[in-house]
Amino acid sequence: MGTLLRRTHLCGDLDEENLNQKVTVTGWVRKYRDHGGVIFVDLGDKSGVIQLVFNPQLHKEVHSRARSLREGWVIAVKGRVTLRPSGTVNPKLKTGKIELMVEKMEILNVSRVLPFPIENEIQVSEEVRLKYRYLDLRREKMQKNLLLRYQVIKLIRDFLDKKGFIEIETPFLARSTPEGARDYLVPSRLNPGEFYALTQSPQLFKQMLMVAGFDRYFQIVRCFRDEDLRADRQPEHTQLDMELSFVEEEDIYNLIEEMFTFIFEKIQGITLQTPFPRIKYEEAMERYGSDKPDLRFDLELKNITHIQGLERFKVFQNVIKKGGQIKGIKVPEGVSLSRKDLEELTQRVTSLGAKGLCWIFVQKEIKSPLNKILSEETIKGIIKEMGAREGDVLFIVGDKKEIVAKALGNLRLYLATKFNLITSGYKLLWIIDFPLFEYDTEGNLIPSHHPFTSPKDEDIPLLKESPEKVKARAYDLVLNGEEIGGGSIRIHHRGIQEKVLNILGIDSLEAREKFGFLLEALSFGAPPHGGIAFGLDRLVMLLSGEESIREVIAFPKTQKGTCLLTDAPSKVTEEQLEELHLKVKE
RNA sequence: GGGGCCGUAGUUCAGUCGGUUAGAAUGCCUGACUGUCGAUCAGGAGGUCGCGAGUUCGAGUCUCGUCGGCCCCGCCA
Repeated sequence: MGTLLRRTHLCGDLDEENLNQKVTVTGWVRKYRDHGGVIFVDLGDKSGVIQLVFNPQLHKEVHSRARSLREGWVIAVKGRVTLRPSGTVNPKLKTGKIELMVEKMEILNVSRVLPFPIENEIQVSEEVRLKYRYLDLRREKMQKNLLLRYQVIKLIRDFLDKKGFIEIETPFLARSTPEGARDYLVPSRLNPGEFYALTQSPQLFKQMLMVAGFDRYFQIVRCFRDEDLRADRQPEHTQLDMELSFVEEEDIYNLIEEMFTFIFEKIQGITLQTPFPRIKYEEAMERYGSDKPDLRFDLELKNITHIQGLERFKVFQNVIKKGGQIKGIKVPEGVSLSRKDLEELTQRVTSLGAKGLCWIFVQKEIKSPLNKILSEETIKGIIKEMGAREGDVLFIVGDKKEIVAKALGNLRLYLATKFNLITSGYKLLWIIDFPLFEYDTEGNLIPSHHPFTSPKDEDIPLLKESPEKVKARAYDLVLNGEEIGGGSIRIHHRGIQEKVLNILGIDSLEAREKFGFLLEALSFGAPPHGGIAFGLDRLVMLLSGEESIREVIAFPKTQKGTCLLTDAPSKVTEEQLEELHLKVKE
């Protein structure tokens, strides 16, 4: 069945220039208002909304058919564009000065009653939205988010193309490597008992491309990790992956700063200040309690461990003895905090591993649980060290360095939100000088970034005796407190790569088995190279002002990794399992 | 693996100390209405209180289990 009426315009594109023209538009009935005589229909497509008028005196037949229209129906209408009568202009609509007097109508499809209205501000659970994602995506807001996503990707491609990069696809079905996140495994029908892993990132492939001499590679690529989900983490996420040969850190910083300046200029009309600030990992942890600090507000952490008299508090005494830290954070004008607030804050830090939270209300009569324990002089010392004034509140945590950072870093973010301290705008910065290794919970040495990251030249002699002191040639890009990218200069000498794998407890035999192809490639004249990868979902989320990456992904997964629209994952048939040489354990 | 919040009409929610026939708003249906745009007015329909078990004379309400959604910790080279 062909469509009789062919579209000539998009609904939202019509304006006064089209006055008196006969036009045909198509779209969905967004709103239906029947006044007994005249009927108004708001017809919408991806471009916007136009008001249709069905007048029984002018076009009786089409008016009577219009009476059956309902929200969500799909129609094509032909009519004349007219000015709205004076006093009936709708300033809320882009097309609010005009309307379409309908002469012909074709009903292209009907619709069941919609589970929620197709509007920007809807009050509906995410569960329902995801179940009917195709309706959710019909909303202007979601259309805008996905359009923005496309525009960002397009800008990236344009920019990198001009800079001499080419986009090369790498396999999704790859070898499972031991390090890192859990793999999604894919059974191999042709190789019984063997599995592919969906790539967590094209890391090794892109290094191979550098060995191959492509020099400047990028890819907009899906990456898979079988780990638990968060508001900013999905099991499949999209990455802008890049790698360059014959470069050092400065080359990467310059290129990326230029790229972001370009993107922000085009998307937001903002000129970013370059170079972006660079903060050493150590310093970020010290000042913000985070390796991805949000610099849109201050609230810095201050170390007060050295203040005389703190040891009179047993808890602090213990902390000092064990080489821990006592640090504080100052909330300007915080004295309005209630007992209930304090309880909530305490609960926050204890859930992060701290044993407790102390506070000092700086006012005429100082209010603090430390009043009875510490001397007046010590408390004054703290207030002075923190630079607090009357009306401020200080929060203090004493514990192991990592716990203090985590507790106060979290408090910092929470308090900034609570006291509305977060300014609008975009704060980009580099975090540099990461340690090459760290210890996991079982005390094993693991790479902070990944095992192919190059140590700093001057630290190479330290690799053997004190690997924990070795700094990496790695860098992260942070935007408004969100890690949006990270990368490193890679190891391009086989010997050093073997040494690093060794330190990680992967002996030569195992290294050769699992990473033999990499080691071999490095031994065939691998050029010095490095790169970076960006979380595209997070970037677009921040650019669109959303608080979850699910708002910028067309078909996201729930927190349990399921798709409410298609009901994936699902059981498969015995035959399928049989063919794959698999048996499901009950 | 753990902590927190939540699940009642299509949707968003209320539901007192465990007590009669589970309510509201909105949406939906029918009718009226010629300038609305959150249309208005009148009438009406609509419920597996997520599911299962238990306590009780009696459970939306209490207990246990289970399923599902969201936030967080762990995890995320």
